[in-house]
Amino acid sequence: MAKILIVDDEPDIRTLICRYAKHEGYDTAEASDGLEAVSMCRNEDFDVIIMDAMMPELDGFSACKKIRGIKDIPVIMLSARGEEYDKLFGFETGADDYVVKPFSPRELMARIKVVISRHSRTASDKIKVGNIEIDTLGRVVYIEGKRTELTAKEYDLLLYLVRNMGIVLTREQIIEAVWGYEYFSADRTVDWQIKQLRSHIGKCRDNIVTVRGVGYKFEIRK
Amino acid sequence: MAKILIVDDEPDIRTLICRYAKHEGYDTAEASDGLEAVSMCRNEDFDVIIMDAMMPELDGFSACKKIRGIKDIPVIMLSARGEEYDKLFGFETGADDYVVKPFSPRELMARIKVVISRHSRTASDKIKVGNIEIDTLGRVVYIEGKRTELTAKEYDLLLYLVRNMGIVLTREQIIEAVWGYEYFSADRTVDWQIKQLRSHIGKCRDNIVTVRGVGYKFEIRK
DNA sequence: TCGCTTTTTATGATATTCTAACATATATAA
DNA sequence: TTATATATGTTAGAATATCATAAAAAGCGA
Repeated sequence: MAKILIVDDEPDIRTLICRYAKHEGYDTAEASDGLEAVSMCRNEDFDVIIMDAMMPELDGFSACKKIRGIKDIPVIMLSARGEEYDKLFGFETGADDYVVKPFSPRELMARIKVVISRHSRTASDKIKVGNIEIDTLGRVVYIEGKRTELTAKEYDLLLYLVRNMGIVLTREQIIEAVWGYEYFSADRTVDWQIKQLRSHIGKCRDNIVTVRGVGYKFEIRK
Repeated sequence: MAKILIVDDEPDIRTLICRYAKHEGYDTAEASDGLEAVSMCRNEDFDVIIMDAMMPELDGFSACKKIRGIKDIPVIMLSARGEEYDKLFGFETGADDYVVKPFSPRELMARIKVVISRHSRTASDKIKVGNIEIDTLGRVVYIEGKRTELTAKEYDLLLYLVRNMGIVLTREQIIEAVWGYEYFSADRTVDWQIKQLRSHIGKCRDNIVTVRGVGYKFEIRK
């Protein structure tokens, strides 16, 4: 079932929305300001975010932008009547819809439904880690925003590493997952592909870490 | 430029919207009730319809339904606050969006922009991508505006690729979708049809991308 | 049957992957 | 620290897989 993140500094509003959302069968999570929302998005996937425009710490617009940079989650803005419309629903901010306060919960619920269904139709599977972006449907890789051509094996290898980010993978595991056959121990094949892959992903080559005596892993260092 | 039909029984409102819409560069047409709107839609194409919910002769909801039966034109409903939300933006009526009266003209203009762009991406019987236009009802293809004759298989193949734009399709998937039977692996059939199709779509041949080791995909590069 | 589309088969061109040899880096123990 | 063993990186050419095209064979409707 779809999961909704509700971001508002007023606990009453959060509770109200939460109750309705749960009644509609959604999972809910709450955040009381933009910063918290952003950090939650890093760790968790939501199907839609309900975000108040005016909040302490980090306002809704800035939070929306930041989240857009991390993941492709649709955002519905809540705002007081009178806000500049362009800003609210503007294309720069990237909000998908907005609802004016005071709102009717039923209206909000209907908007949620629409936004989720719209998004699920158009979203292509994209993975974004660090400066790497992978469109798994189109098999296209962007390094620092620039489209990068990879061969089939390079792509498969990168995807496997990225999907197991932070986990050390032995050559055996890699061969089995990417090549689909058994590993002969004196084989330089994986090493060679790793080198090849590194040479094609520019600066991101450092994200592929050699773990001596074990294998390789994909890692984003902060 | 996009053409908008404004349907409201109050001339003042029509004039107001008209003025703003023209200022934004849209062509406008007016109707004072639902019946008139429906008959206008029979004779003319609009990119979006702004429709008041409450009107004499034929109310906005019914008019919306009728028009949906004739053509696929998106509708933005105007309504007094307090209307049942479900009815307004409900999935039965088929309205694409709604705006509550009294509305800010700027808000309405922004909604128009969004609805038009959304619709142009999803419109049904005519598909337009890059320099290719496919009329799925007449099975006619236009390349750079010029009618192009394709054989049945070529057409089916093109349509399948275009409908899955940006997605890499394996030969297996293509065979199953376009030919409708199981895939024999040593077959160059798909390759051959791709070549054939490419040879008939002129410049657009580049939009059909070979993904070595995987399959083919249709792609518009920017 | 004729003329067309579609499928199959064959072939050459090209891109990718593998192999093996060697170079370099890192760890360990003397 | 230095020598040694071991692991990893690099390179270039061979082997292989994949693709585009052509040509032949088969289907199919008029």
